[in-house]
Amino acid sequence: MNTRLPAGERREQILDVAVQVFARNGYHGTSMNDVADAAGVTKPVLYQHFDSKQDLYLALIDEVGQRMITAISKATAGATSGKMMTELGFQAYFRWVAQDHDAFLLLFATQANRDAAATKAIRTITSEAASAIAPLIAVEIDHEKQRTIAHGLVGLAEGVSRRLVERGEDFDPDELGRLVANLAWAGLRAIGPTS
Amino acid sequence: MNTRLPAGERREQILDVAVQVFARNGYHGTSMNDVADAAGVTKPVLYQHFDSKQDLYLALIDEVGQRMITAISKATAGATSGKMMTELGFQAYFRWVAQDHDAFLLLFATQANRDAAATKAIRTITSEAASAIAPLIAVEIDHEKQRTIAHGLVGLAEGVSRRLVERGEDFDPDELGRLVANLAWAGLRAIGPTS
DNA sequence: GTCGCCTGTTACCCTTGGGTAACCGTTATG
DNA sequence: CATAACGGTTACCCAAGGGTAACAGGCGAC
Repeated sequence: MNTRLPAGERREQILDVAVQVFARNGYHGTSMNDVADAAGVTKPVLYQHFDSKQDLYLALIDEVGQRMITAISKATAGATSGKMMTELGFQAYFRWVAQDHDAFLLLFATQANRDAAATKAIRTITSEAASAIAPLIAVEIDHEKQRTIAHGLVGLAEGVSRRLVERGEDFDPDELGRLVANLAWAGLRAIGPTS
Repeated sequence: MNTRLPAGERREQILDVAVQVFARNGYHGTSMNDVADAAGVTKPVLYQHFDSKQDLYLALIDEVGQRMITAISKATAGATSGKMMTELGFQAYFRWVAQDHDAFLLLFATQANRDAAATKAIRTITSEAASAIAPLIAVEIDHEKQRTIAHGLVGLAEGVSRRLVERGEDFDPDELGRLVANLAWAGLRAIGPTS
């Protein structure tokens, strides 16, 4: 039997546990009872901390997304060149994936979204990531196209990670980051003003 | 009121209509009644053609996925170089996206999957696409890494498309294909045997 | 000590929605 | 015309699951 917890800690614990459960079974595959069981409490306790299932889920996405963005921002803060920034950024991203498979799955594989609000929340995050990438792209290219390409690079990292996470493989995020950054950087240099 | 249709045609019509409905609202956001309404019939008619909701959904994924793979295969069949193949492939892909937003959304955005079977079905498709790409990658790189990169390129195309489709923009798939192919090709040439 | 707050629980409600049984009208065939 | 085959409908069953009302018990404040 679980000891009682003060509200704040209980809330944190629920969030921790919920990431795992949602990541493994998706939004619709996870019932509030599942989350409650995993947390070692009963359903009404969840509703003391979150208004609804969706509210809980959005809180998760937000927290996890912020962790990712923060990790990448910090890593790239000291970069002194575009290429360096690219490399540090990808490395930080893959490090985040390697450390927290569940978080990655929650954001990018558990596409049990399609709940309008959740979809929007995730789009906001990828969009933020794309915004960071866009400035690295040759300035001669028109702005819209820059952003499109930037979203493509987000997808690139996502595709790579999805495969690795699904296979449950261990991988070296720094090496992988260098590899992907090389690809991306060379690619970006190659696309000029005219298609 | 809808006229009666012979079984074969009704089945086709249901599939056509279901792609749209599922693409717009996701798996869990779509009830069998929704599909039936959209098709102008009642629920039991659906069950004359498909065993279950999941069965219908998997049939959709399969059909749509095959259309995509076929389009790309045909387009790249006549390529005489890796670079040409890359370009033709991406162009065919983006043409497919441009022509059939719903199909794209069904496969890649309606992540209302996480139903184990559906997830697997989609993974099969992306995997097939990756298999086609892998051989283009420098042979000196180890095989597993090749496949990982290939999945990354699938994600690249996916990320680009998702943004465009979500924004509801018209775009020129051939021009976009050239742009992305340039990026990818240059990137692939840049990654050598050593990270 | 006792009062009230705070963390929990039990037991329930009620909608949504997948799936089905039973029935009906139309059309083709002899 | 009888009748069988077929496409379709109405009306229902039932489980899953989000959400809640009402109650229980410990711990700090006074």
